[in-house]
Amino acid sequence: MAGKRERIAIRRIDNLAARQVTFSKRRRGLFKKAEELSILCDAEVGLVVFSATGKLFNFASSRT
Amino acid sequence: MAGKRERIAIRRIDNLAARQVTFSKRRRGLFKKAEELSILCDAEVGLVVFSATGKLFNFASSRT
DNA sequence: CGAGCTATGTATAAGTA
DNA sequence: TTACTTATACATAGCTC
Repeated sequence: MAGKRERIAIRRIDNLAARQVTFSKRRRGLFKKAEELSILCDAEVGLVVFSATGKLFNFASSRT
Repeated sequence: MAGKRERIAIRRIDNLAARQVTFSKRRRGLFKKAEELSILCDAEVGLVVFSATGKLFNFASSRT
């Protein structure tokens, strides 16, 4: 019923809806990886993302 | 000879050598994902990482 | 430290609802 | 859209050089 994943080319996704869905999914994945890297490797990580519509998302590791 | 991968917990890797190797591998993966997100979704992304030893790595999307 | 290798874990492209 | 499902692409832990 689902799951026919194909490889995709790394270039701007034309379809707006698809692009937004992909943005949400990959953004979460990216932030998760960023946090994992900081924890696993005791590194400091700062990440800032602006969506195409200007919405801000950010992460910063902190050892206070 | 190789490939007996186990799942790992997300907490600081104690062994220094292992931590550094993981840092190198995951850092590359993270930067790759960051670039892909910026391209695929037309987003602006800024990423800065300091290794535990203070080495800097950074990426910034640019539509200039 | 970096460069393969490979088994596995994980992320995610498409579909469905 | 927003969530959930699932097949599959991709990332990567553990080794070996």
